Parts: sequence; structure tokens; C-alpha cells
Amino acid sequence: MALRLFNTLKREIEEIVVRDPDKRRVGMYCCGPTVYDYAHIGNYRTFVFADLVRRYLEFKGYAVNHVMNITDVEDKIIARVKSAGVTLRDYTAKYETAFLEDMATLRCVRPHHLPRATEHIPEIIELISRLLARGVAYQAPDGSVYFSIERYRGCGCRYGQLLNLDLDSLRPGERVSNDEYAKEAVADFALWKARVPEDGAVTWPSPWGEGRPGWHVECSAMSMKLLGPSFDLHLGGEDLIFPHHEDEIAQSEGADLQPAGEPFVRHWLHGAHLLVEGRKMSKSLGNYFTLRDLLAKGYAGREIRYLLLSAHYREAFNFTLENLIGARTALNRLDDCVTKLRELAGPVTASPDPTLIESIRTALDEDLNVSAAWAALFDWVRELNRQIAGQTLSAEPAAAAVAAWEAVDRIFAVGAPAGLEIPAEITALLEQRQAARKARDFPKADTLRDTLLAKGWAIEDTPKGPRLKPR
RNA sequence: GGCGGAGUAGCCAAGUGGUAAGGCAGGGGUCUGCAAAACCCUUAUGCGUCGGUUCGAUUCCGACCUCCGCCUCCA
Repeated sequence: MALRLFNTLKREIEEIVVRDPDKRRVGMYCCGPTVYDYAHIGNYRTFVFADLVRRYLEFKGYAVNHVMNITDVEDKIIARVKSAGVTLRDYTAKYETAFLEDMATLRCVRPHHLPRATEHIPEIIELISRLLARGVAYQAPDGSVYFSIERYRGCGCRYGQLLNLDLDSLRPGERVSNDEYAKEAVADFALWKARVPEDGAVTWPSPWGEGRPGWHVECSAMSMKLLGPSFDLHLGGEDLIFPHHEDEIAQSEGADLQPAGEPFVRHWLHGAHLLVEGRKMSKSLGNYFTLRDLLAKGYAGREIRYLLLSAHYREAFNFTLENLIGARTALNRLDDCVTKLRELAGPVTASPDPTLIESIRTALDEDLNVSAAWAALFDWVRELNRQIAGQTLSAEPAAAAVAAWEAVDRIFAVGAPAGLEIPAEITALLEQRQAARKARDFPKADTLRDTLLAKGWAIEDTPKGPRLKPR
């Protein structure tokens, strides 16, 4: 069965058809973080979405080449480097490392390539040179190099592929830096920014003088270098549709490196933003969370991941602390079921029960309908719990269920780690409680249960004796 | 103003031209020494509002209300 995803380019859900003649290899680029500070939970929604796409493609048998850029030169970074009095690399390294740690916490598979903009200045200069040679870029009196939308369109290229855009209505906004007054047209964007005094040591030589790359051009240069001038999937947050991705298309197709008739990117995927407690995240509202803020409140990476994956990627999602607690409870339900299945299966192994896998596949094939997938999963949990409670489940189907779950969890990556160690101290307390129960000293037994709970372990008494689980 | 998206139970969130998945929370029960976990029952005659089409609309069409995003470096 084929995977269908919404393509921003066509504004409709369509089957993913990859360029590889063998239909196995997929090139996938996702716009990564600007490493000027700790990333917030909204940023991570996009990256977890990208991780879901990658994992699902791999589940379907594709060999994914996953690229995510690290934007390590940009206005905010430069400003902070200056005020912190450190080098650019020292400054960005801290947040890049934090980002990679956060991604691991959220169980995102590390991309195959994490190119840094500052390490691709030659490729960027080469691309800009080509755009100048083709006549779609120009150097302005201020020394900066700009991309000309008008000249680009003059070549028969289309600007505004990702959205309906009335170019005449574009007007200089407050966010236009006043160092860009030299542009021929307001819609033109910088490829190379001539050095200004505020840049300090953040500058590189180029055929057009000292300066630094514009924002959009790094993604074009690095994606085409690592994935070729035409590739399959490009992902990012919805706010990047314009201007960033539109400009990426313009630069990349303006360079005319693609095979005849091939676009720069076949499928553009965009993740919606999230709200926190019903409002746009903002520091002044107190609803601005970095991943680290949530970890400090005691939530686990997989709980946050589950919540971020609980809603469709194209819908705005309301992230709330209440639902994060709900995510924990829901995962506990899942964990308990899988734990019981593992106990039932014991050493028995079996091939995965296809029922669960098929319903998950059906759901995700249709534009990643995660809600339908979770519904299928929890239906499956209920049915198995029913059989476990009725003692009608034998080892082999239990093992088949565990195998099915493990296959599904390679997509979702929210499962509890299997095989946890119980400290001797905890085991000793449990035995004391059992002795007290046997002696019918229930007050003592209950005190011991509370002690264990305080140490992070919950007891479940079963017909086969007590079980311990962390909580 | 332009373009785009959304309004479904206390909260989050699927879905369909034929009468509303799933998760969390709540209520009742079974089990248990008591719990926990699990299971069973239960919680929207209703899907922003008003019209229209239809045998029938939450699902199609129109208008309106509200919210959100983008409109130059923000995931």
C-alpha cells in the first residue's frame, strides 16, 4: 500500500512517488534549528513530526537519507555572540549540543547529515556565483547580493509555488532590516549580506567582499550538495512556507541544476504550530516551554513525544500540562499491557501478529492519521487486556502481540524500556510486606506499600503474587 | 486588507450523506484484606450560528460569528 501525504506544492494529499528508479532510496531534508538558544516545545513538534515521517518511511522499507541543517549564523546569533564576548563557534556549539541531547530525549533518530551553514560557505558562494552568472541575482550598491524575483520570473520560472501570492501587495514591513534598502524590489531577498560593523568577527571573504550568507541560501546549497539538485521530501514548520521555502525553490531552480522537467523538491510537507494552554507561546504569558523546562517538571521525553504525536501534524495542536499528565496515564496503560504480555510470553517467540500492524499501516498511509492509529492501538490493548484478565491468552499469541507492538513502536518510539532492574532494597521491602500480609498485619503491609510508593515503586497484587512497577 | 486553516463531550482529538473512534478526567459495578491494575456499564439526540439541497447532513452548498497562521530571516 502506498503512503499518501499532503503536498503543499499541490495543496492536496497525493501518493509519495520517489525519484529512485528502484523506489527504495528517499532523500529527505528538514529545516533544522537556529542554534541561538534552547529550542522550545513548538520547535520540537516539527522535529518529532519529521522523525515520524522518517521512521514510517523506514518501516515501509525505504532507505532514507535524512538531512537536517544547523543554522549557526544569523542575526540573533551574531547579536548574542557580540554581547557574550565569545566566538561564534563556542556560542553555537553549546546550543547545538543541547539540541542534539533534546532530540535524543525525544527519541528522534539522529539525521544522517547535520550540516552547518558556516561549514558550507564555499558551496554557498558557488551557488550565488551561479545565480549571478545566470542573471537572476545582482550585487547592490551596498555590496550585498540579492536574488531578483523579477529576473527569475523573466526566465519563465514561477515564484509563488507554495502559496497564492500577490507580489504587488508585498510591501516593506517592519521586519525588513533597514540595511536592505538597496534592493531593486521589496520581494528580493539577500543571498550574501555585505559586512556591517555589528557583525564583528562573523564574516567571510567572497568575490563580492566580506560578508555572510543570507538565510535561505544555506538550505539550497546544503540540500543540493547532500541530496542532489532534485530530491523527494522537504519538511519544515508551516511558518517556513513563505518566504523561506519559496525562496529556496527560487534559488535552487534559478540555478537550473535540476534534470529537465524535475522540480527542486517533489513533496513539500509542513507541520502546523502548537499552542500552549490555548494561547500562542510567549514568555510574557508564562506558557513558553523549552524541552528542559518540561523535564524539570518531571515529565519524561517519551511522554512529551507521545503528546506531540497525539494529533495530526497539519492541525494546530493545543499543548497543555493537563494533557501531558493524561499522556503519562495513557502510556502507563500501554506499558502495563505490554509488560503483562511479555510475562505471558516468557521465552516463547513468535512472528508479529499482523492485525495491529495492518491497522496502524492503514491509518498512517493516509496522510499520517495518528489519531486513527492510536485508536487502533488502544482497541488492541483493550482486547488483549480482556484476554489476559480472562486467562484465555497463551504464550504464543502473547509473543506474537509483543512482536507486533515492537514493530509498531519502531514507528512511534514511545514504549517503556524492557527489562528494568529492581534494586535489592526494594525487593527486600516487598518481601517484608508479603510477610506482613501473610501474618494478616495489614496496617504494617500498607505502611510498607506506602514506603515503596515513596521510593517510586507501585505494587500490584496479582493471583501469581505481587508485581512492582516504577511510577 | 490579501492568502490559508480551524470550530465535535469537562480537556485533547478522529471520522462519515444514513444517524458520533480513541485517550485523559468523572460516575456506578466486578475483582482485592484494602488498594493498584484490569474488565463491564455509564458520560455529545449532539458535531460554532442561521438558512439551503436531500428520504436523510455533523458530513454537500451559501451566509454569518469566533479563533489561529502567513503576508520578508519565526518550527
